[in-house]
Amino acid sequence: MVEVILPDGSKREYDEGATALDVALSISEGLARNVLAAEVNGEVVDATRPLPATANLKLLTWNDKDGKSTMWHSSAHLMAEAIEALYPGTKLAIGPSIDAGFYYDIDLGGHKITDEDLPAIEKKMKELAGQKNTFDRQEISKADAIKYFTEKDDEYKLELIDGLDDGTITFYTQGNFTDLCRGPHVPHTGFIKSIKLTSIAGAYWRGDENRQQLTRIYGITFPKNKELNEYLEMIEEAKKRDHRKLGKEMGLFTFSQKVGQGLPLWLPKGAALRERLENFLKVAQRKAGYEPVISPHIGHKDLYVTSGHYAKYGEDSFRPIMTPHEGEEFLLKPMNCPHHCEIYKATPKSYKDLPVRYAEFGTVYRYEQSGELHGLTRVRGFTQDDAHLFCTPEQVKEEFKNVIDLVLYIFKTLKFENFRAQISLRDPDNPEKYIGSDENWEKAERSIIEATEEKGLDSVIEYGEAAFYGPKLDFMVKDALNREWQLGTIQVDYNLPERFELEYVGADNERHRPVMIHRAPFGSMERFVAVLIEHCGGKFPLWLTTDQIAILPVSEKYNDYAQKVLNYLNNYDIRGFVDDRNEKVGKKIRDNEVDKIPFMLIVGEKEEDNNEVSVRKQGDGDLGAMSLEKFSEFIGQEIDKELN
RNA sequence: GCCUCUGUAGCUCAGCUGGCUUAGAGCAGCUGAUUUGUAAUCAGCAGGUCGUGGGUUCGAGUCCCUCCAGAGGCUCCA
Repeated sequence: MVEVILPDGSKREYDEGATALDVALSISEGLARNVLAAEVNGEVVDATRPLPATANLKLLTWNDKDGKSTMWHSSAHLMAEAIEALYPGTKLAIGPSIDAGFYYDIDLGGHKITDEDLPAIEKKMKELAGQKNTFDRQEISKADAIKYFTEKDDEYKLELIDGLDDGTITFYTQGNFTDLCRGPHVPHTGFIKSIKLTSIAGAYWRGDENRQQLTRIYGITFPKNKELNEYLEMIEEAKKRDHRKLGKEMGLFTFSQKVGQGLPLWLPKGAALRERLENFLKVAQRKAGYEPVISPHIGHKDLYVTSGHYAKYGEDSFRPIMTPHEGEEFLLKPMNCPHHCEIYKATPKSYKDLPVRYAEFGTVYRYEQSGELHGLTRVRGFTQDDAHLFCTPEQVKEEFKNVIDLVLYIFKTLKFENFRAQISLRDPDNPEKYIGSDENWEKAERSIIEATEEKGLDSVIEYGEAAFYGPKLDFMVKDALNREWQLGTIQVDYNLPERFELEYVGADNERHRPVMIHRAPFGSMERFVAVLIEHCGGKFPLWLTTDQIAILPVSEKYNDYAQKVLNYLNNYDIRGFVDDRNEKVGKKIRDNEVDKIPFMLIVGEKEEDNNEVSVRKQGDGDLGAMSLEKFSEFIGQEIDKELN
């Protein structure tokens, strides 16, 4: 007998050899049709596997994350089967499910494949799906597995098998296609109803750019066509929020081939927006005890030799700038911290001075591979909202916590609710990748973990993601297309104080080494603005947006009154302009609506006579007439709401 | 950097398999008319050596190659 315990705690008994699918069938036929996989005692397995004597069972459907990934993994196999049928001799590497869909990395030999070939593969997949072939699991010995793929002459699978232990290897077969696979899979290919192959890309075998480049085909599948259509619509919607598109439309920034790729040019409206963001942070930093400093855009090569960056990144940086006669080498600054270390050293420090907090919106230049550049999120010249805190080892945790507060304050004000905090620690298996003593690393890692815990911040720990000089805490936010970007970052550094021989005199009258904390709540202004644009779809908060109001005289007879209204509101720090174009009101409304102006104030005879404005709010339409006093009070309240 | 794709006026796009025109349209711009009441008033004008450089051809925006830039990935990210 098999005892099955369902998630609601109810118990059921089945005959020996019963499967999850049998359980589903005993509940309802409809459920059985939707079961993609099963979670048995915490492990995701095929719904067609016999259950153990006691099974805590959860039936997985499309509504479960693991159900979806099982479906997509099976889809990858289905695609592989189609490709093998269409392109005999294709070698297969790996084909996993991903966040949204799946891919398979393949080696087509000399054959080339393009977007135009995808419909044919889709068609073949649909044909094979229609055959409702079951996915059959087979345990196989390592020797037999090697034999099978040696005959197929597939060196990729052989390399994968090489890393597996005998006795743990399984094959899955559907139709005429067999693949090395851990599973699980959906019961049969007929579960895959709606198929879309989305793109082709190059991908290196095992992610190593020195190895074979494979062809990666991405796709996504759904149990119903309706869901595929919804997905495609969602992608279309997301594209409308893309900061590259909105940035161009709204006149925020641009790129020029002449200036150079990856070097953004901020247009007046974008610059105004950015300046407001910077001022917002400057105010918060002043309150938090930061002192502004300023450093130049280049620095002597020796500065970076001392910091260690030259040894690590020198080859992958912009080439040095030479003085014409002396041949001295200067580098475009790739980071601000070495300069700030020298600022620290400018005067002797006592423990009573610490912590010192140097802040600078510092523009840095990094050579990024051309294929990596992306709108404002990945550029070659960008401005960090940088600051470096120098403190005693005892102060690290407290300072770290204060920085977390600052980051959270910014995220809250800008309504970034869906962020992820990631603690990046050393890779314990590759200690040689890092500089600095074990003891310091341990101290730093402990401080970060404790500070994060004490702030009650929900975070994940990633090993091997630390910077080479210290562990860090990053705040990650997703863009419109669900790609994740790092915004805020806080990093502990025991290394630079050592290299720059930074000191302070302690209460014991001895010299001590301070600890340094690098931090940037926005990360970079460029990336932050990009993510902000996508986050709010170009409709910036009132306090931040460049033009809060547009005043629309109904005819040029009222231009003077409109100007009066603008002057009045300017006195209350309300920003905007008079739309005195020779156009009808309807046209002006439409244009300003398209430009995402939060408030339009329509003025004509009635308004002028009563010293009023007719208010139209973006998205909400006509709010009726208000006196000037009332409107300025109203908009002031709206702004206060946003900032508190 | 690598793989695949893309590149026509400021913007969005037409231009079929190379040949009738001096490469078209809408929006934006300029000029004029209109003096306008809650999402597009009308008319006219101007604007492009079709990303760049080569090649094939009697003839190329259209075919081929180089380079540049952009997109989606891979790798990387102090």
